[in-house]
Amino acid sequence: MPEQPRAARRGRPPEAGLAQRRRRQIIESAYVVFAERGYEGTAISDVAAHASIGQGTVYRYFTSKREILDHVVDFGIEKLVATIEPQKMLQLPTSAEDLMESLHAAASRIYDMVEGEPEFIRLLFVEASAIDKELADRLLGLEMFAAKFVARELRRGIEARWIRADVDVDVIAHTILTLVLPGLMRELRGPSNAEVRERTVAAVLNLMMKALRPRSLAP
Amino acid sequence: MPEQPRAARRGRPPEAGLAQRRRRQIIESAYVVFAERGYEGTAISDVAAHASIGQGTVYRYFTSKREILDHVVDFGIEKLVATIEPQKMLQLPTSAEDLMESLHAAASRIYDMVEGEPEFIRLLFVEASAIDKELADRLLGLEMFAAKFVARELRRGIEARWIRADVDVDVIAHTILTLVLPGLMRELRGPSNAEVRERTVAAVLNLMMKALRPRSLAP
Amino acid sequence: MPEQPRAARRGRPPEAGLAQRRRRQIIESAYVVFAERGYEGTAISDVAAHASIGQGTVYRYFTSKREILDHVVDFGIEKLVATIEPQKMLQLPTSAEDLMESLHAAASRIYDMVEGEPEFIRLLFVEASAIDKELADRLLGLEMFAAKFVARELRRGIEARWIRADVDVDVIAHTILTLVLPGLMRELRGPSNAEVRERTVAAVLNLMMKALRPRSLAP
Amino acid sequence: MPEQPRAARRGRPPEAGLAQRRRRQIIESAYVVFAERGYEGTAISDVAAHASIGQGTVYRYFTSKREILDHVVDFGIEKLVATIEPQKMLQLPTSAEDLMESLHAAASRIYDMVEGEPEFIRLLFVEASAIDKELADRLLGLEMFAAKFVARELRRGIEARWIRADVDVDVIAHTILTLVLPGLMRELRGPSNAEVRERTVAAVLNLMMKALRPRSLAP
DNA sequence: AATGAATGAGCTTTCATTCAT
DNA sequence: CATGAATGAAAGCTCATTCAT
Repeated sequence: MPEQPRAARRGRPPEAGLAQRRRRQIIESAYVVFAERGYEGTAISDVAAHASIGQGTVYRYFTSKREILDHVVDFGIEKLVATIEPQKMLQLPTSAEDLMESLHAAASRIYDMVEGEPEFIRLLFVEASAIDKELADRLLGLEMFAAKFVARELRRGIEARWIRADVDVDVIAHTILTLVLPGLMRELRGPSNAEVRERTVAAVLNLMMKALRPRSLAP
Repeated sequence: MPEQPRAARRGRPPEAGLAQRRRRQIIESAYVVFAERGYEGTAISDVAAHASIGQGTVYRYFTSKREILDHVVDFGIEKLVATIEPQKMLQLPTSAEDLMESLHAAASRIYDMVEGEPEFIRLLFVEASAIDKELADRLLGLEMFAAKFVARELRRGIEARWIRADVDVDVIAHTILTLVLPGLMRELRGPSNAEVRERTVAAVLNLMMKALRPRSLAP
Repeated sequence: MPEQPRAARRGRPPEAGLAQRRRRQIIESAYVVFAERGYEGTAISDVAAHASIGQGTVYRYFTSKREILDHVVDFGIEKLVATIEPQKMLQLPTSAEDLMESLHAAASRIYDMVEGEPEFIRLLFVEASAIDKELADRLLGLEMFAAKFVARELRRGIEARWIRADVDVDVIAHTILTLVLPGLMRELRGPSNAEVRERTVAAVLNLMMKALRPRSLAP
Repeated sequence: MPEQPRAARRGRPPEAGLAQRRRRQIIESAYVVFAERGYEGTAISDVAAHASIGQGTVYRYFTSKREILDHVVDFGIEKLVATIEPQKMLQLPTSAEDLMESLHAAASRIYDMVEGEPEFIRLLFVEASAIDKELADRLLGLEMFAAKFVARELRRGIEARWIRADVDVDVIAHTILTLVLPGLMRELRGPSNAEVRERTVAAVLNLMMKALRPRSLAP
């Protein structure tokens, strides 16, 4: 059935998807300038200028500056999740080495991203959290989700005997996720150093291996 | 002590330390209201009101709102350092157990403080960091200083053979310091739970022990 | 006089009255939303939405929001005049009773309308007048026109001796027209009360009768 | 007792009454510019400029533009009441002539004021009423209060037999108060005319006399 | 002819900072 | 020294109007 406009469709046809594109355009611009100058330090006019549109236009697509931040955070989370490529982790690890390798790969990808966009973490974890608790909670929620995932792997590892039985999986899952943080922080400070970075990841994962593997499996 | 009238002010200058006291008073008030409402959400008049002084007076002791934040951060760092009571750590540990005990005690003190002033971490690490990089760097500097301290202990431990020789002390020192973070984050979310908290600290330190102790010493 | 189409437009000219109909449609929508939310409180987009047309279309038929108000006022005046049904008054009264009866009937019709559309008076006399003097003057002009009409009747009444000779007809004509006002005002305040309303009209007209009729005719 | 400041009163003494003066100053400026350009047509900066103060200062004394309007209305009502000099009416009338004389005097004073400040009525009754019902109600309340006052006089007149017994005092009280309106309206249109004005008041009051006096007292 | 996307002027309101007293 | 009154720059947001399609 060809597009049969009902009742003499008059006037300029509303370009489908335009709203989606404009929203995206604004969110991306906001992402950039928020990261650069911070949320409070950014005026809507800055966002509009960066997107090369009028300030008024911004308000055609978002009802408030705050709403834009919400979407910027979602955008950031999407980006973060995409970076980690969780689907790559779906091949269940069958040994501590496997698990560590997965984590190593994920950590590397995160480092790569942060290297490319050093303001990313700042915007997402610092800036957004400073605005209000709801946003901070959203990020914590993300961490909790990931921790549950890791905890499940750990439990499987215990059952399969490639992880010590006395490990408090819930606590350690959170801990593992936090282990990249000190490296990330250092990354944020300035030009990163590939060697230091590799050493950091290696040392931390090595430590985890030592701690998690049952003695019987130790070399 | 009679109140020395102005005009023909002879003798001892009135209260050399008054300026210091005023500054302190303002910083403490700012600390409270910044923690409560955030830096951007706080007006200078709020600070002045909390300190029971006029707004103008604030500007006799600080040149800008921003400068006050600097001092609030310093104040917070002092508090944090005092909480950790580093002098208690000066008795050098002579075993992994010793070191872990020290860290356990420090972690407990930090948890206690956060429990008492949950907005503390938020102000120091989130709010302040969001304002500008220089403040974030100051906090990172604190961490680096502490990490150096821990690294030295680790190195001593290796020499004394109660820590494995293949530990990358610089990296692990940072890592150790970060290990309390996930617990702290959870703490910030709501009413803390003594049992969960103890379990977290125990699990993490246990993990460290396992990882750091040479095999020969393991039970 | 045929309408000469520019650019060889042959065949039936497309809807000569369409413009008229569109204008009418817009004015009626504007009348409704202006009455509901006030002139300043109404956006052109509200008018367009109520008329189920695009905002741009509004500007094909009117050059400005202000111009629409002009027409809304005219529309309101028309409605008011139609309500009063002046043609019914063309049967010249031949006694004070006649005149009063006419006025009574007119007053009743006005009350009925206000009861049905309580925002009517507000829009016409309050809202519009607040915008600019020219609009207020237009309403005053209406009143003056009506007053002239009433004055003529009064003069006829004096000649025919059913009205006192010493009545200042010009002044009293205006006065008569204003006499319904206090009732109308009360009507605007809330749910009207048929009994109060009837009493009001009766009292006022009774008073007029007493005042206008020559003593010789008084019972 | 000389001013004994408690506890070393320091700093510039807060000038007593300044707030009152500033508020008054702002209200009077607002009264002028609101009357001139209307409430919606006036920006706070206009009010501030007219009062020769900064915009920010306005907000030290009022929390919103709307609050200013409230006070302007109160100011207008005060002015109106002061104009009518109700205390002059406290000598109870003892005849219809007395009452009419009182009303005549009051009407004259109102006309005088309107002549001096033609925008007065517009601001108070048109502009303010257009903003919201609460303000309109405040004005209606004023009228109701005055009407009660007049009604009481009328009732006394009936008892004293200088007013007909069959007068519906409540209705007529409202009516009397409205009788000046048409004159006022005309007054608003342009340069007033003393002769027309006198004639208007005379005619209306004469009519009232005729209508209210019992036949037995008529000449 | 009709549309709705785009725009920027202009609004109210906040607040860091200055300064007369 | 201390004060709080004064200020104006700057922010978020609205909407009458324009114009490409």
